[in-house]
Amino acid sequence: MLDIKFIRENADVVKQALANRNAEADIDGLLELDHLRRAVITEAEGLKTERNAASKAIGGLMKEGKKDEAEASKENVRIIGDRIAVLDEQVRELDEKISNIILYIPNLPSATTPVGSSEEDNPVLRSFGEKKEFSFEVKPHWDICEELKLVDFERGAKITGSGFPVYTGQGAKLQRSLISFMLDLHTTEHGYTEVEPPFVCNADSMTGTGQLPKFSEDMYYTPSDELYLIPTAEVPVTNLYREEIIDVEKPVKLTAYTPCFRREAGAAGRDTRGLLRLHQFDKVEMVNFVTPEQSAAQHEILIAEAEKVLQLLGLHYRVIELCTADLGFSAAKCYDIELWAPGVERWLEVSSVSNFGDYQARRARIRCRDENGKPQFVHTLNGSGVALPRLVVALIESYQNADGTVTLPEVLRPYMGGLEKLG
RNA sequence: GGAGGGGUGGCAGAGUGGCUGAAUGCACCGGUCUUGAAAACCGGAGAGCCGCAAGGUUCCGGGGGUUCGAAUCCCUCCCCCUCCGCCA
Repeated sequence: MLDIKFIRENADVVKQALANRNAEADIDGLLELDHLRRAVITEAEGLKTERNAASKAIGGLMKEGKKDEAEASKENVRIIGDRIAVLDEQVRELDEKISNIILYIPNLPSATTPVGSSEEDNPVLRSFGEKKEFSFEVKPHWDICEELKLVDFERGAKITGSGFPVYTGQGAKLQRSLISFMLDLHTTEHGYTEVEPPFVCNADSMTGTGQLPKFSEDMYYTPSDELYLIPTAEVPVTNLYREEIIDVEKPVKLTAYTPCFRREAGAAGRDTRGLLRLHQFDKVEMVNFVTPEQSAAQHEILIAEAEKVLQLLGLHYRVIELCTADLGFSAAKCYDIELWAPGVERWLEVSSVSNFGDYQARRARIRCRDENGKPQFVHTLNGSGVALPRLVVALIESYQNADGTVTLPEVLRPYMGGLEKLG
């Protein structure tokens, strides 16, 4: 959430930033409500000052036994109280109206985010490795999955629905191995603490990280308990410290494996084949809490940590930066990592590494102490480290052999019981 | 799910209608003392909102109510603990 004070003082900056994002928001209406709210609060607080003084005086009169005077004053205070009740109700209504606007306003792009009008304008920053040459006709992953019985799409669709694959045999073990490999890397090499959070969250948590109120249609929801299935570990892990003041003198770095659940409401019919777009998938996530001063530098560290996973797996990838038009709702700055998948001949997004500035911290009220001991909002960052299905796609398509087997990268073999090839 | 107990500042823990934003202890910060440190002593120190400021206002799990006035009384929800039941 944006700081209302900042909006008040920099309305034109905010409007321009939102325009760069192709986002709509009624800033003038918001400021009008804000102005009214402050006026009503000022009046209400003035009356409260009066009431508090009068009530205190009544206490004194009662003690002195001046009953009549006390009774007269009571009547007076009651009238003030009625007026206060009306004003307080107005404030409550204004707060709600303001929330209904401000919670729908996305974060402002950082000053270094390139301005663009579509994903076409996302610059490629760098790449690692190169496209492999194959001496045979490469297969898309769905054929490999079927031939090696790594994934059972049909039965997943039967027991749940499309987009819920069943991993089987070596496919299931590969999932588990990749998760362990990535968690081990982040905890032993990158200084992360592993956490295993709940996979469902309440509305306050979803609001804290920015999924609610705007994106409720994208999530699975259990009405009887009013809980949402998490679309990413970012939600429970970031909300660990909701409404807390924490010590971030050193960056707080948490990593978690969780399944992720997404309804993909706006993407029905796209990428229906294979593992490219699923309703449930596994992901290892990294979440950082830092001071405002640290955040830009920490963003670079975080992207490097995510890249390390792919470097160790020997996969060809590129890093792009999202331009203003393609930036996620809560992000101020974001890098995406895309893996080359030779079977489907596409770049696949496997990681999104974002700096949220204080946007999430303000929504979730996560704070730290500044050098003077005063509370200030932390900065939050997170990055996939990385998402599994598309990683599996790129992995098995890249390492497929002419005989139908798939060679496993060295780093995974210990996790696969020494296995060198799938198949 | 049933019965009982409880949720107060970073922590522990007083407080049952007004002088309590909150005693006391611990932890924390500053100072005195000391060669330095410890101890002792003195002092400081919660958060949000409104306000240029002075200052005001709100907050004792959340919400609602009673009252001139609520941490304190009433209702309701949530959470934690103990016991019983069920159970991975």
